[in-house]
Amino acid sequence: MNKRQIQKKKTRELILRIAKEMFIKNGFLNTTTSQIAQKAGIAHGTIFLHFKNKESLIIEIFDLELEEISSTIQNLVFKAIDLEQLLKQYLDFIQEEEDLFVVLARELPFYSEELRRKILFRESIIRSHFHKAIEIGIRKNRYRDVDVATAVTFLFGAINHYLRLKPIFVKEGSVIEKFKPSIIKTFKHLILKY
Amino acid sequence: MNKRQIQKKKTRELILRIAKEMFIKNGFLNTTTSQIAQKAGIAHGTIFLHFKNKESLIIEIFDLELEEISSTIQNLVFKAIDLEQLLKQYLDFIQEEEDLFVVLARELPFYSEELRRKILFRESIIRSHFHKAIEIGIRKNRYRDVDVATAVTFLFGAINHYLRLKPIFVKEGSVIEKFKPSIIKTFKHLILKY
DNA sequence: AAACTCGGTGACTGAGTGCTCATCAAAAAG
DNA sequence: CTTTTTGATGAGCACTCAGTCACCGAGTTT
Repeated sequence: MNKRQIQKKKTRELILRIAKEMFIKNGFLNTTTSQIAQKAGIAHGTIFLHFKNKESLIIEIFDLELEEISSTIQNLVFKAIDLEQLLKQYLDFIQEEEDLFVVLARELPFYSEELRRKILFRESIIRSHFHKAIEIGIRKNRYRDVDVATAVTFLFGAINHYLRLKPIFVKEGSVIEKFKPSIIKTFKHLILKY
Repeated sequence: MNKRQIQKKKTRELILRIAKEMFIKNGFLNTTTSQIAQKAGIAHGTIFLHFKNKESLIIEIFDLELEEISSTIQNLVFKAIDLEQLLKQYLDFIQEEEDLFVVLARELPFYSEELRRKILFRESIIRSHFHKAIEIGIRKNRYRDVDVATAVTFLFGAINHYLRLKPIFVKEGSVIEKFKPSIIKTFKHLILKY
Protein backbone atom coordinates (compact mmCIF):
# COMPACT_ATOMS: atom_id res chain seq x y z
CA MET A 1 0.00 0.00 0.00
CA ASN A 2 1.32 3.43 -0.89
CA LYS A 3 0.83 6.61 1.12
CA ARG A 4 -2.44 7.46 -0.58
CA GLN A 5 -4.01 4.08 0.05
CA ILE A 6 -2.94 4.15 3.69
CA GLN A 7 -4.41 7.61 4.22
CA LYS A 8 -7.62 6.61 2.46
CA LYS A 9 -8.02 3.58 4.68
CA LYS A 10 -7.32 5.68 7.78
CA THR A 11 -9.96 8.22 6.81
CA ARG A 12 -12.50 5.52 6.12
CA GLU A 13 -11.88 3.91 9.49
CA LEU A 14 -12.05 7.29 11.19
CA ILE A 15 -15.48 7.91 9.68
CA LEU A 16 -16.68 4.48 10.79
CA ARG A 17 -15.37 4.97 14.31
CA ILE A 18 -16.82 8.44 14.81
CA ALA A 19 -20.13 7.55 13.15
CA LYS A 20 -20.52 4.49 15.38
CA GLU A 21 -19.82 6.58 18.47
CA MET A 22 -22.42 9.14 17.45
CA PHE A 23 -25.05 6.65 16.34
CA ILE A 24 -24.82 4.87 19.68
CA LYS A 25 -24.86 8.12 21.62
CA ASN A 26 -27.63 9.99 19.78
CA GLY A 27 -29.27 7.37 17.61
CA PHE A 28 -29.11 6.91 13.89
CA LEU A 29 -32.07 9.14 13.13
CA ASN A 30 -30.67 12.08 15.08
CA THR A 31 -27.14 11.93 13.77
CA THR A 32 -26.44 13.99 10.65
CA THR A 33 -23.64 13.44 8.20
CA SER A 34 -22.43 17.00 8.83
CA GLN A 35 -22.10 16.27 12.54
CA ILE A 36 -20.04 13.18 11.83
CA ALA A 37 -17.77 15.11 9.47
CA GLN A 38 -17.36 17.92 11.96
CA LYS A 39 -16.50 15.62 14.84
CA ALA A 40 -14.14 13.59 12.66
CA GLY A 41 -12.44 16.80 11.54
CA ILE A 42 -12.97 16.13 7.86
CA ALA A 43 -14.97 17.79 5.12
CA HIS A 44 -18.64 16.92 4.82
CA GLY A 45 -18.20 15.69 1.25
CA THR A 46 -15.49 13.23 2.26
CA ILE A 47 -18.06 10.95 3.83
CA PHE A 48 -19.76 10.46 0.48
CA LEU A 49 -16.44 9.67 -1.13
CA HIS A 50 -16.19 6.61 1.10
CA PHE A 51 -19.86 5.67 1.38
CA LYS A 52 -22.55 5.84 -1.28
CA ASN A 53 -24.94 7.48 1.16
CA LYS A 54 -25.81 7.73 4.83
CA GLU A 55 -27.78 4.48 4.66
CA SER A 56 -24.83 2.39 3.45
CA LEU A 57 -22.64 3.90 6.17
CA ILE A 58 -25.08 2.85 8.85
CA ILE A 59 -25.52 -0.55 7.24
CA GLU A 60 -21.78 -1.19 7.33
CA ILE A 61 -21.54 -0.14 10.97
CA PHE A 62 -24.44 -2.34 11.97
CA ASP A 63 -23.07 -5.28 10.00
CA LEU A 64 -19.84 -5.14 11.98
CA GLU A 65 -21.65 -4.49 15.25
CA LEU A 66 -24.23 -7.24 14.77
CA GLU A 67 -21.53 -9.72 13.80
CA GLU A 68 -19.79 -8.99 17.07
CA ILE A 69 -22.98 -9.28 19.08
CA SER A 70 -23.82 -12.58 17.42
CA SER A 71 -20.48 -14.15 18.18
CA THR A 72 -20.61 -12.92 21.78
CA ILE A 73 -24.06 -14.48 22.19
CA GLN A 74 -22.83 -17.65 20.55
CA ASN A 75 -20.16 -17.85 23.25
CA LEU A 76 -22.73 -17.24 25.96
CA VAL A 77 -24.85 -20.09 24.71
CA PHE A 78 -21.96 -22.51 24.94
CA LYS A 79 -20.95 -21.31 28.37
CA ALA A 80 -24.42 -21.10 29.89
CA ILE A 81 -25.32 -24.24 31.76
CA ASP A 82 -29.05 -23.65 32.03
CA LEU A 83 -31.73 -21.23 30.95
CA GLU A 84 -31.36 -18.99 33.98
CA GLN A 85 -27.63 -18.69 33.38
CA LEU A 86 -28.30 -17.87 29.72
CA LEU A 87 -30.80 -15.15 30.59
CA LYS A 88 -28.53 -13.74 33.27
CA GLN A 89 -25.57 -13.56 30.95
CA TYR A 90 -27.65 -12.18 28.11
CA LEU A 91 -28.85 -9.37 30.37
CA ASP A 92 -25.28 -8.75 31.47
CA PHE A 93 -24.30 -8.38 27.84
CA ILE A 94 -27.16 -6.00 27.08
CA GLN A 95 -26.14 -3.98 30.10
CA GLU A 96 -22.60 -3.66 28.75
CA GLU A 97 -23.86 -2.38 25.40
CA GLU A 98 -26.94 -0.67 26.80
CA ASP A 99 -26.64 2.56 24.83
CA LEU A 100 -26.69 0.64 21.57
CA PHE A 101 -29.62 -1.52 22.60
CA VAL A 102 -31.58 1.53 23.72
CA VAL A 103 -31.15 3.08 20.28
CA LEU A 104 -32.19 -0.15 18.55
CA ALA A 105 -35.22 -0.61 20.79
CA ARG A 106 -36.40 2.91 19.99
CA GLU A 107 -35.56 3.33 16.34
CA LEU A 108 -35.98 -0.13 14.85
CA PRO A 109 -39.47 0.48 13.42
CA PHE A 110 -38.15 3.51 11.53
CA TYR A 111 -35.19 1.86 9.85
CA SER A 112 -35.18 0.82 6.21
CA GLU A 113 -36.57 -2.56 5.27
CA GLU A 114 -33.06 -3.92 4.69
CA LEU A 115 -31.58 -2.78 7.98
CA ARG A 116 -34.62 -3.83 9.98
CA ARG A 117 -34.49 -7.30 8.46
CA LYS A 118 -30.82 -7.67 9.33
CA ILE A 119 -31.32 -6.66 12.94
CA LEU A 120 -34.43 -8.78 13.39
CA PHE A 121 -32.65 -11.74 11.83
CA ARG A 122 -29.91 -11.52 14.45
CA GLU A 123 -32.47 -11.09 17.20
CA SER A 124 -34.35 -14.14 15.97
CA ILE A 125 -31.19 -16.22 16.36
CA ILE A 126 -30.85 -15.08 19.95
CA ARG A 127 -34.52 -15.78 20.57
CA SER A 128 -34.12 -19.26 19.11
CA HIS A 129 -31.53 -20.10 21.76
CA PHE A 130 -34.06 -19.30 24.47
CA HIS A 131 -36.70 -21.09 22.46
CA LYS A 132 -34.67 -24.28 22.33
CA ALA A 133 -33.68 -24.15 25.99
CA ILE A 134 -37.32 -23.80 27.02
CA GLU A 135 -38.46 -26.59 24.74
CA ILE A 136 -35.86 -28.94 26.17
CA GLY A 137 -37.03 -28.05 29.68
CA ILE A 138 -40.63 -28.74 28.73
CA ARG A 139 -39.74 -32.07 27.19
CA LYS A 140 -37.85 -33.02 30.33
CA ASN A 141 -40.99 -32.07 32.24
CA ARG A 142 -39.07 -29.47 34.23
CA TYR A 143 -40.88 -26.47 32.74
CA ARG A 144 -44.56 -25.83 32.32
CA ASP A 145 -46.13 -26.43 28.96
CA VAL A 146 -46.13 -22.78 27.88
CA ASP A 147 -46.59 -21.31 24.42
CA VAL A 148 -42.84 -21.00 23.85
CA ALA A 149 -42.79 -18.31 21.17
CA THR A 150 -45.13 -16.07 23.14
CA ALA A 151 -43.25 -16.65 26.38
CA VAL A 152 -40.06 -15.48 24.66
CA THR A 153 -41.93 -12.48 23.29
CA PHE A 154 -43.09 -11.62 26.82
CA LEU A 155 -39.45 -11.68 27.93
CA PHE A 156 -38.04 -9.71 25.01
CA GLY A 157 -41.00 -7.35 25.08
CA ALA A 158 -40.33 -6.51 28.72
CA ILE A 159 -36.60 -5.99 28.10
CA ASN A 160 -37.36 -3.69 25.16
CA HIS A 161 -39.91 -1.84 27.24
CA TYR A 162 -37.31 -0.95 29.87
CA LEU A 163 -34.79 0.00 27.18
CA ARG A 164 -37.17 2.13 25.12
CA LEU A 165 -38.40 4.12 28.10
CA LYS A 166 -35.13 4.08 30.01
CA PRO A 167 -35.26 7.76 31.14
CA ILE A 168 -38.46 7.25 33.11
CA PHE A 169 -36.97 4.30 34.96
CA VAL A 170 -33.50 5.61 35.79
CA LYS A 171 -31.99 9.07 35.87
CA GLU A 172 -28.57 7.69 35.11
CA GLY A 173 -26.82 4.37 35.10
CA SER A 174 -28.16 1.12 33.71
CA VAL A 175 -31.85 0.32 33.51
CA ILE A 176 -31.12 -3.34 32.86
CA GLU A 177 -29.02 -3.56 35.99
CA LYS A 178 -31.93 -2.16 37.98
CA PHE A 179 -34.53 -4.58 36.66
CA LYS A 180 -32.39 -7.63 36.03
CA PRO A 181 -33.45 -9.46 39.19
CA SER A 182 -37.17 -8.89 38.67
CA ILE A 183 -36.96 -9.81 34.98
CA ILE A 184 -35.24 -13.08 35.83
CA LYS A 185 -37.63 -13.79 38.68
CA THR A 186 -40.72 -13.12 36.58
CA PHE A 187 -39.43 -15.15 33.67
CA LYS A 188 -38.82 -18.06 36.01
CA HIS A 189 -42.35 -17.67 37.29
CA LEU A 190 -43.55 -17.92 33.73
CA ILE A 191 -41.87 -21.19 32.90
CA LEU A 192 -41.12 -22.96 36.16
CA LYS A 193 -43.64 -25.25 37.82
CA TYR A 194 -44.28 -23.58 41.13
CA MET B 1 -72.43 33.32 17.54
CA ASN B 2 -72.20 35.30 14.34
CA LYS B 3 -71.17 34.00 10.91
CA ARG B 4 -67.49 34.63 11.54
CA GLN B 5 -67.39 32.81 14.84
CA ILE B 6 -69.27 29.87 13.36
CA GLN B 7 -66.89 29.66 10.41
CA LYS B 8 -63.88 29.93 12.72
CA LYS B 9 -65.13 27.10 14.88
CA LYS B 10 -65.84 25.00 11.81
CA THR B 11 -62.34 25.54 10.47
CA ARG B 12 -60.81 24.67 13.82
CA GLU B 13 -62.79 21.47 14.06
CA LEU B 14 -61.93 20.62 10.46
CA ILE B 15 -58.23 20.94 11.25
CA LEU B 16 -58.60 18.75 14.33
CA ARG B 17 -60.52 16.10 12.43
CA ILE B 18 -58.17 15.91 9.46
CA ALA B 19 -55.06 16.09 11.63
CA LYS B 20 -56.32 13.26 13.82
CA GLU B 21 -57.05 11.13 10.76
CA MET B 22 -53.58 11.72 9.38
CA PHE B 23 -51.74 11.28 12.67
CA ILE B 24 -53.41 7.91 13.21
CA LYS B 25 -52.80 6.84 9.63
CA ASN B 26 -49.20 7.98 9.18
CA GLY B 27 -48.02 8.83 12.66
CA PHE B 28 -47.31 12.16 14.22
CA LEU B 29 -43.70 12.30 13.13
CA ASN B 30 -44.51 11.65 9.48
CA THR B 31 -47.41 14.05 9.16
CA THR B 32 -46.53 17.59 8.08
CA THR B 33 -48.62 20.66 8.68
CA SER B 34 -48.67 21.31 4.92
CA GLN B 35 -50.18 17.88 4.33
CA ILE B 36 -52.88 18.57 6.88
CA ALA B 37 -53.66 21.95 5.29
CA GLN B 38 -53.76 20.44 1.82
CA LYS B 39 -56.07 17.59 2.81
CA ALA B 40 -58.31 19.97 4.76
CA GLY B 41 -58.46 22.30 1.75
CA ILE B 42 -57.22 25.32 3.68
CA ALA B 43 -54.10 27.48 3.55
CA HIS B 44 -51.03 26.29 5.38
CA GLY B 45 -50.93 29.41 7.51
CA THR B 46 -54.48 28.88 8.75
CA ILE B 47 -53.32 26.04 10.98
CA PHE B 48 -51.08 28.42 12.92
CA LEU B 49 -53.94 30.84 13.31
CA HIS B 50 -55.80 28.24 15.34
CA PHE B 51 -52.87 26.49 17.01
CA LYS B 52 -49.68 28.02 18.37
CA ASN B 53 -47.58 25.33 16.72
CA LYS B 54 -47.68 21.73 15.54
CA GLU B 55 -46.98 20.49 19.06
CA SER B 56 -50.02 22.16 20.59
CA LEU B 57 -52.20 20.77 17.80
CA ILE B 58 -51.04 17.24 18.53
CA ILE B 59 -51.39 17.81 22.28
CA GLU B 60 -55.01 18.87 21.88
CA ILE B 61 -55.81 15.87 19.70
CA PHE B 62 -54.18 13.47 22.14
CA ASP B 63 -55.91 15.08 25.10
CA LEU B 64 -59.30 14.42 23.53
CA GLU B 65 -58.29 10.95 22.36
CA LEU B 66 -56.75 9.91 25.68
CA GLU B 67 -59.79 11.14 27.57
CA GLU B 68 -61.96 8.91 25.41
CA ILE B 69 -59.67 5.93 25.85
CA SER B 70 -59.61 6.41 29.61
CA SER B 71 -63.37 6.49 29.94
CA THR B 72 -63.73 3.43 27.72
CA ILE B 73 -61.25 1.55 29.87
CA GLN B 74 -63.03 2.74 32.98
CA ASN B 75 -66.18 1.14 31.63
CA LEU B 76 -64.34 -2.08 30.86
CA VAL B 77 -63.07 -2.28 34.41
CA PHE B 78 -66.58 -2.04 35.81
CA LYS B 79 -67.95 -4.57 33.36
CA ALA B 80 -65.11 -7.09 33.57
CA ILE B 81 -65.81 -9.81 36.07
CA ASP B 82 -62.32 -11.19 36.39
CA LEU B 83 -58.78 -10.57 35.21
CA GLU B 84 -59.13 -12.73 32.11
CA GLN B 85 -62.25 -10.84 31.09
CA LEU B 86 -60.46 -7.55 31.66
CA LEU B 87 -57.49 -8.57 29.53
CA LYS B 88 -59.74 -9.95 26.81
CA GLN B 89 -61.77 -6.77 26.64
CA TYR B 90 -58.69 -4.59 26.82
CA LEU B 91 -57.23 -6.43 23.83
CA ASP B 92 -60.55 -6.09 22.01
CA PHE B 93 -60.37 -2.36 22.57
CA ILE B 94 -56.78 -2.09 21.36
CA GLN B 95 -57.80 -4.06 18.30
CA GLU B 96 -60.57 -1.57 17.55
CA GLU B 97 -58.15 1.36 17.75
CA GLU B 98 -55.15 -0.57 16.52
CA ASP B 99 -53.82 2.06 14.12
CA LEU B 100 -53.59 4.60 16.93
CA PHE B 101 -51.92 2.17 19.31
CA VAL B 102 -49.41 1.17 16.65
CA VAL B 103 -48.41 4.80 16.21
CA LEU B 104 -48.11 5.30 19.97
CA ALA B 105 -46.07 2.13 20.46
CA ARG B 106 -43.63 3.24 17.79
CA GLU B 107 -43.32 6.96 18.34
CA LEU B 108 -43.73 7.40 22.08
CA PRO B 109 -39.99 7.66 22.85
CA PHE B 110 -39.68 10.50 20.34
CA TYR B 111 -42.49 12.69 21.65
CA SER B 112 -41.91 15.76 23.76
CA GLU B 113 -41.56 15.40 27.51
CA GLU B 114 -45.05 16.82 28.06
CA LEU B 115 -46.84 14.57 25.59
CA ARG B 116 -44.97 11.48 26.69
CA ARG B 117 -45.85 12.14 30.30
CA LYS B 118 -49.53 12.52 29.44
CA ILE B 119 -49.66 9.28 27.49
CA LEU B 120 -47.69 7.33 30.08
CA PHE B 121 -49.90 8.69 32.84
CA ARG B 122 -52.98 7.29 31.12
CA GLU B 123 -51.20 4.01 30.50
CA SER B 124 -50.23 3.81 34.14
CA ILE B 125 -53.90 4.05 35.11
CA ILE B 126 -54.73 1.15 32.85
CA ARG B 127 -51.80 -0.81 34.23
CA SER B 128 -52.97 -0.12 37.76
CA HIS B 129 -56.27 -1.86 37.04
CA PHE B 130 -54.40 -5.01 36.08
CA HIS B 131 -52.10 -4.47 39.03
CA LYS B 132 -54.99 -4.36 41.48
CA ALA B 133 -56.76 -7.35 39.94
CA ILE B 134 -53.60 -9.44 40.22
CA GLU B 135 -52.94 -8.37 43.79
CA ILE B 136 -56.44 -9.32 44.83
CA GLY B 137 -55.96 -12.73 43.21
CA ILE B 138 -52.70 -13.22 45.04
CA ARG B 139 -54.25 -12.26 48.36
CA LYS B 140 -57.08 -14.71 47.75
CA ASN B 141 -54.41 -17.31 47.06
CA ARG B 142 -55.76 -17.89 43.57
CA TYR B 143 -52.73 -16.47 41.77
CA ARG B 144 -49.07 -17.17 42.24
CA ASP B 145 -47.00 -14.76 44.25
CA VAL B 146 -45.50 -13.00 41.26
CA ASP B 147 -43.71 -9.64 41.12
CA VAL B 148 -46.85 -7.79 40.06
CA ALA B 149 -45.30 -4.72 38.43
CA THR B 150 -42.92 -6.81 36.35
CA ALA B 151 -45.64 -9.27 35.37
CA VAL B 152 -47.70 -6.36 34.04
CA THR B 153 -44.63 -5.07 32.20
CA PHE B 154 -44.19 -8.49 30.59
CA LEU B 155 -47.79 -8.29 29.38
CA PHE B 156 -47.65 -4.71 28.14
CA GLY B 157 -44.19 -5.24 26.71
CA ALA B 158 -45.44 -8.15 24.62
CA ILE B 159 -48.48 -6.21 23.41
CA ASN B 160 -46.28 -3.27 22.43
CA HIS B 161 -43.88 -5.62 20.72
CA TYR B 162 -46.61 -6.93 18.42
CA LEU B 163 -47.87 -3.41 17.75
CA ARG B 164 -44.47 -1.86 17.06
CA LEU B 165 -43.45 -4.54 14.61
CA LYS B 166 -46.90 -5.21 13.22
CA PRO B 167 -45.83 -5.46 9.53
CA ILE B 168 -43.59 -8.45 10.19
CA PHE B 169 -46.40 -10.31 11.92
CA VAL B 170 -49.32 -9.59 9.58
CA LYS B 171 -49.54 -8.38 6.01
CA GLU B 172 -52.91 -6.83 6.64
CA GLY B 173 -55.62 -6.98 9.25
CA SER B 174 -55.16 -6.89 13.00
CA VAL B 175 -52.03 -8.15 14.71
CA ILE B 176 -53.76 -8.12 18.08
CA GLU B 177 -56.53 -10.33 16.77
CA LYS B 178 -53.93 -12.82 15.59
CA PHE B 179 -52.04 -13.02 18.87
CA LYS B 180 -54.86 -12.40 21.32
CA PRO B 181 -55.32 -16.06 22.28
CA SER B 182 -51.63 -16.71 22.85
CA ILE B 183 -51.19 -13.48 24.81
CA ILE B 184 -54.08 -14.41 27.10
CA LYS B 185 -52.88 -17.97 27.45
CA THR B 186 -49.33 -16.96 28.29
CA PHE B 187 -50.43 -14.31 30.75
CA LYS B 188 -52.56 -16.90 32.51
CA HIS B 189 -49.55 -19.17 32.64
CA LEU B 190 -47.64 -16.39 34.31
CA ILE B 191 -50.08 -15.78 37.13
CA LEU B 192 -52.18 -18.90 37.51
CA LYS B 193 -51.09 -21.76 39.72
CA TYR B 194 -50.69 -24.67 37.32
C1' DA C 1 -72.72 53.58 2.99
C1' DA C 2 -68.36 54.08 5.04
C1' DA C 3 -65.11 52.41 8.32
C1' DC C 4 -63.40 48.83 10.73
C1' DT C 5 -62.54 43.99 12.15
C1' DC C 6 -60.62 39.70 11.60
C1' DG C 7 -60.42 34.92 9.62
C1' DG C 8 -58.08 33.28 5.93
C1' DT C 9 -54.37 33.32 2.36
C1' DG C 10 -50.03 31.65 0.34
C1' DA C 11 -45.59 33.39 -0.86
C1' DC C 12 -41.84 33.68 1.86
C1' DT C 13 -38.26 32.79 5.55
C1' DG C 14 -34.76 30.44 7.89
C1' DA C 15 -33.05 26.37 9.65
C1' DG C 16 -32.30 22.17 8.58
C1' DT C 17 -31.12 17.76 5.59
C1' DG C 18 -28.40 14.47 2.38
C1' DC C 19 -25.66 14.82 -1.33
C1' DT C 20 -22.75 16.93 -5.55
C1' DC C 21 -19.01 18.83 -8.06
C1' DA C 22 -15.51 22.16 -9.63
C1' DT C 23 -11.27 22.77 -7.68
C1' DC C 24 -6.97 21.91 -5.29
C1' DA C 25 -2.70 19.98 -3.80
C1' DA C 26 0.01 16.23 -2.83
C1' DA C 27 1.36 11.79 -4.32
C1' DA C 28 2.35 8.63 -8.14
C1' DA C 29 3.64 7.72 -12.77
C1' DG C 30 6.15 8.76 -16.84
C1' DC D 1 10.99 17.65 -13.83
C1' DT D 2 6.47 17.29 -16.00
C1' DT D 3 2.20 15.16 -16.29
C1' DT D 4 -1.38 12.46 -14.48
C1' DT D 5 -4.00 10.58 -10.84
C1' DT D 6 -6.77 10.85 -6.91
C1' DG D 7 -8.27 11.75 -2.03
C1' DA D 8 -10.00 15.61 0.12
C1' DT D 9 -12.34 20.01 0.15
C1' DG D 10 -16.37 23.01 1.20
C1' DA D 11 -19.45 26.11 -1.13
C1' DG D 12 -23.57 25.24 -2.84
C1' DC D 13 -27.73 22.55 -4.63
C1' DA D 14 -32.30 20.74 -4.19
C1' DC D 15 -35.33 19.64 -1.02
C1' DT D 16 -38.24 19.53 3.36
C1' DC D 17 -40.01 21.46 7.31
C1' DA D 18 -42.50 24.57 10.77
C1' DG D 19 -43.73 28.95 11.22
C1' DT D 20 -44.49 34.24 9.67
C1' DC D 21 -46.62 38.28 7.68
C1' DA D 22 -48.38 41.74 4.45
C1' DC D 23 -52.44 41.61 2.29
C1' DC D 24 -57.33 40.61 0.99
C1' DG D 25 -62.21 40.66 1.25
C1' DA D 26 -66.37 39.19 3.55
C1' DG D 27 -68.67 40.25 7.69
C1' DT D 28 -69.67 43.45 11.41
C1' DT D 29 -70.15 47.89 13.45
C1' DT D 30 -70.90 52.70 13.27
